[in-house]
Amino acid sequence: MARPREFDTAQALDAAVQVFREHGFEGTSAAMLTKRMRIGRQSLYDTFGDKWKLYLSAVSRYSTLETSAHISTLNSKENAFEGIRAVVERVVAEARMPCLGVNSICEFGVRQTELSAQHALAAERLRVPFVKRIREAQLAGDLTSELEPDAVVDFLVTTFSGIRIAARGGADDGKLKALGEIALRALR
Amino acid sequence: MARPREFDTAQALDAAVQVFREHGFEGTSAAMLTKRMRIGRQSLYDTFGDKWKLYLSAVSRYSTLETSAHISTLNSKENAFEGIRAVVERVVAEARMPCLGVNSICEFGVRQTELSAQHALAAERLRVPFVKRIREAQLAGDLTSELEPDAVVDFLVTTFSGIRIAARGGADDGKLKALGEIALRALR
DNA sequence: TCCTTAGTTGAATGATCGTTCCAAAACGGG
DNA sequence: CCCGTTTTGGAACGATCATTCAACTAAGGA
Repeated sequence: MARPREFDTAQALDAAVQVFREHGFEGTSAAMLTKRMRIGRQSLYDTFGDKWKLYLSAVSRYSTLETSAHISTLNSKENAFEGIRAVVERVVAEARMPCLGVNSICEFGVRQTELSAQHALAAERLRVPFVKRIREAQLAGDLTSELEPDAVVDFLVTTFSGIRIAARGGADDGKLKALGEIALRALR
Repeated sequence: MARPREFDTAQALDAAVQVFREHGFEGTSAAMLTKRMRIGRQSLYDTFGDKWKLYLSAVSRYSTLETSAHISTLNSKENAFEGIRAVVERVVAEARMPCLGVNSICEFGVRQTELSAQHALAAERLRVPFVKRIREAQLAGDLTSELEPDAVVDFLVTTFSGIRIAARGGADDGKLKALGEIALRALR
């Protein structure tokens, strides 16, 4: 068996994620993709099917990684509230890079079933550990007990979207930090 | 002077706004526009220049109308806090229709100067009356005085974006209402 | 009725798009 | 060195894109 240089599929997919984050699906051409992925045009089609399938793969990869990052940040602190704060701070810190989740929702709404399914999946995966830590923080008295944990998750996720839009619109870091703080304040 | 049926420019522009709200700039074709605007292709180019200029006109018109609607809702109540709540409720009620402001920011970020300029303009036009009413509500004790009015405006606008994204992603009305309430609660 | 003006529409332009076919190139194991 | 596998890139296809030209229709005022 002969094996010339095989390219790293995951690495190529990561590059595709970057392009889609920046330019969306419609704004991205096959040429832009092959250039950034550093693979030939034919390899792209052989490996990922077509542009739409590649987009779905990119969204899937992105939301898997992003969700995992959220969860591990959430659990990175002993104290539950501090874990939640750390997630907020992470979102603020990374807000300058466009979010593929927000972008894909903006671009397609609920028109593409496969896309919506992925969003729902990621949301659910996020919800479970978040609810857990929110309850914890409520018991510790760091979060108000007036709010349902589920509602708190929804509010946090919504705030994340808002912060990301603000960042994409050019808001400076100070403003983004302030937004995160007010959001946390809302839950006390 | 002879005058055959002239079409209503503002009405046509409103139709264009609708299409762009739903499909974005890249996702909208000239054919989609002429169909919904109910005008001939050539009339489109004669009247609005080209697709990009039409898009800018649409964004401009949308943000002017939307800003005005926000302001008049804000001032529709005697009580300042009730005015602010009314704005939140209006955003929630209309969130099912995509927001052209959010969409254009998502699609272009800060790459298009003319677009960013329009966003900045609308934001400033909104800020002034909002700050006024926020101060009023703070003096009345309905809003916390711990927060800078400017920060409160930023937070509200950010929350609006978040709610609109949530709605575009398929969140039901109950969830959207809850999000609005938590946001208001944050400011007490 | 005829002219002027406004709007429409078919045809064409040139660009770019996604995608496929295919031949050549690159490369590692025998 | 050659074989087999993987990747590449030119060429081409058909579709669609934004946009323009020019001939057409429609309608109100003279």
